[in-house]
Amino acid sequence: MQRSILHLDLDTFFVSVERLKNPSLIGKPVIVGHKGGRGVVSSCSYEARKFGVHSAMPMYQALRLCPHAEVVGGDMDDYSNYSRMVTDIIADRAPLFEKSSIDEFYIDLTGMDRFFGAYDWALQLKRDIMKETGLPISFGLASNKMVAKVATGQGKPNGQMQVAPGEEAAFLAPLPVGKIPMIGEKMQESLAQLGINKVHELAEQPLERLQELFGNAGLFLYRRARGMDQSELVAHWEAKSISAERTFHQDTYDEVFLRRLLNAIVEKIAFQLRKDRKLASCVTVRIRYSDFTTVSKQGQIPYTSSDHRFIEKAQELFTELYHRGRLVRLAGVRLSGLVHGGNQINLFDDKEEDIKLYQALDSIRMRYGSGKVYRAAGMGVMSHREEVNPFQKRI
DNA sequence: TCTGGGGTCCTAGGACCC
DNA sequence: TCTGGGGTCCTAGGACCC
Repeated sequence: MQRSILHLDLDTFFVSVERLKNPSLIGKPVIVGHKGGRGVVSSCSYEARKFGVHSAMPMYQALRLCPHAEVVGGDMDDYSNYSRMVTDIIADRAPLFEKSSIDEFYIDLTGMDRFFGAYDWALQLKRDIMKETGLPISFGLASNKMVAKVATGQGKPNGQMQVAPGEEAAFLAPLPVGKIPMIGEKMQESLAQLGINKVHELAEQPLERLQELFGNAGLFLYRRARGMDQSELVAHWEAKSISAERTFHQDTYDEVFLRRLLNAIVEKIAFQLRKDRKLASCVTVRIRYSDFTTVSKQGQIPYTSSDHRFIEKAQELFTELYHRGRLVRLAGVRLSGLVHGGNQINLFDDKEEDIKLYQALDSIRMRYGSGKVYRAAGMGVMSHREEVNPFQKRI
């Protein structure tokens, strides 16, 4: 069966929202991200891209390229709200869609052509989204998700592109291999070593050679270069892990600070876990040293959502992981092995007073924000910026 | 003045079992 | 007397995405 897949992507989404809030930013080079220190660019306008700025670029570098750019800190709550507005419009019209990120959607329009015309339908949806939210959006229409997504990219900004069935390989052929989703920097480098830079050069490689060179990824490359992708839409997504991490403004040797920070991070993500009514059975602690080498250690515990069980494990893992005297630039924690647990705090040994304590603390967090309540072990670390010495600023 | 944060998925090696 | 061969699960690291 010939499928018809629509991909939509909000153009420079964060920048577009900032321009709705502050129209004086329209027409100017705009960068969303934190100025100074170790921040990177989260989103940038086309006016800034002209100077070579792109997302994930270190901020100092972006500002060297484009010193007159307007820098905005950004507000994820605003972005989530606008994302939801767009999602609601799509959900209203499409029976089957996938929200694949905060600013991207896939809609399955298979079977629509005969009655309506998928392209016209998509064009109308784009107009409606722009009219109702003020946000520019681009789309691609093709026989599968991958080609539709690449088509969206080629249609940007504020445009659209349709790839007719049978034309997939020809459409991709002249493009750089990096345009294909999941061919990132490393794979591009490996392919460039072989003299493969364009998709048609990749498509000329025999399957056997690609498999010899790249193992399982060889078949993936072979199929992608031909515009083949059978993947289905995923309408509902279930989180498999919850994590948080912090990069410090300055690297630190301070083990006491690091341990307190880990506790505060655990409290933050365990609260999220309980809000989702889930339990976790695996804790991972991550450290990045000043030379950027990154190490992690994970360990299993009985299913729980209680701070002190996670904290105990995280501290134990940190002890095994941390090399004294090495400068640390980042520390983080991840909870995984998630299952639904209702109101339980532990799967096996719930105590009435534990449940009551957590419910009381969590209700304060819900009302006043998650940064307001910390047990003594993490206090003063998350509520102030990382560069603040917790011993000077302790309440 | 080097390189964010929150995710997913894959791989290679070792443990363990039959 | 010189150690097979799966299968599965866990772990650590890394590529990739937005």
